[in-house]
Amino acid sequence: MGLRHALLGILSLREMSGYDVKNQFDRAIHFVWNATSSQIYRELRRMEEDGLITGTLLVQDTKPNKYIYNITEPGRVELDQWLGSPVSPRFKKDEFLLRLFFMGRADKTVARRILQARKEQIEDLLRGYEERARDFPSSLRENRTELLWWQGHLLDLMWDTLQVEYDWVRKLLKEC
Amino acid sequence: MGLRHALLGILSLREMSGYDVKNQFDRAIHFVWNATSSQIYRELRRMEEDGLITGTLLVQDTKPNKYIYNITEPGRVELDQWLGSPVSPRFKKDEFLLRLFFMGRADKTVARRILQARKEQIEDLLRGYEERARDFPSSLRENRTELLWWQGHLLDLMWDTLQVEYDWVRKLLKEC
DNA sequence: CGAGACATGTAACCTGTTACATGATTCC
DNA sequence: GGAATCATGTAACAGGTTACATGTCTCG
Repeated sequence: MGLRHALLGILSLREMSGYDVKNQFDRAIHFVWNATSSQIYRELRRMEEDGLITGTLLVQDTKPNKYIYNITEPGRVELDQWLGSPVSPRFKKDEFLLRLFFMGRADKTVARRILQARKEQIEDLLRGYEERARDFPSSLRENRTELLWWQGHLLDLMWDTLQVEYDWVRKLLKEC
Repeated sequence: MGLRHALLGILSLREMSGYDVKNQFDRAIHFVWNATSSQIYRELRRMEEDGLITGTLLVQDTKPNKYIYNITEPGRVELDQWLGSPVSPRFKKDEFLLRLFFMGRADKTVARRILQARKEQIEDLLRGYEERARDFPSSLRENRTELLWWQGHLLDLMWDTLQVEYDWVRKLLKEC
């Protein structure tokens, strides 16, 4: 249950509407998890049913009303339990690598086009990380320093991993 | 449509039953894609309906009968078209990193336990890659050399990526 | 005789994607 | 007036997981 726990994690920082949650995903968490609005609204309703969160309608006259969710005590318990539970090692699914697995069928111009596209994609992603690293401490101000510590290291790992793939793609582009 | 194209790729190597396909996934492709048996059988039936593959019953007296699938010409066309099509950049979902994102909530013993477990998991995975690299050329003998070339480089990338994560985990274990 | 590989599936459910619908307010 | 942002959703479908069911043959 990845999404549910991601939502608990976000709502443990502060109360939020479904819309706010979606923004948090897009801005801060997107490089480890994300979800569409419809999925988020659906899951929040289920979590309220299950008593992990409570919702209250906030009437606003200047903006549209929102439905604000708060994490409950059972929600916090569930979150902390999940944090300490073993990570089940699911296999990977990577569309790009799957293509390369069978790329021997295609001719070189096709292969080069795919690699080139991936190279540019990685450049975009690296730029995104740079940006994120720049305004990093200000972005989720509610975070306690321990959260920031972990998130900073996480960003380092993502960066290094992408760099490895970037070098690899460039090497292949030269070789083929 | 990741699974469908993975299946086409596998069946382009040689004809196979659903059971054989599952074994190919588990043995050779699992580090870029995988699926459960029920998913595979379901998708193969749909692909036959769509004319991408044809199935014939092979009656065996020594073993249970099997239903053998062959890729069709439209199937090959679909496969080659997919190989050259742009890869849509889906966001990542990584349960381990998601846990770390909120790990600041937990105390150090919990964090260390999670990191330690991941370290051991990576050691397992690295051993798996070593094994795979060892019997690599013999494992999918039907492969043409171009396929082997790509798959070898793929393995290199997976290896390097895991190594980066491994070093990172060990560094964190020292620091926290 | 029992364990394990061979071989194929069904049912129920959960997760994720896409397209669409609605309506307010704010800023140019 | 029109686009962008705020805010919430529904419907339909595709993809993925888990548990279970069924029956064979082979090997020790």
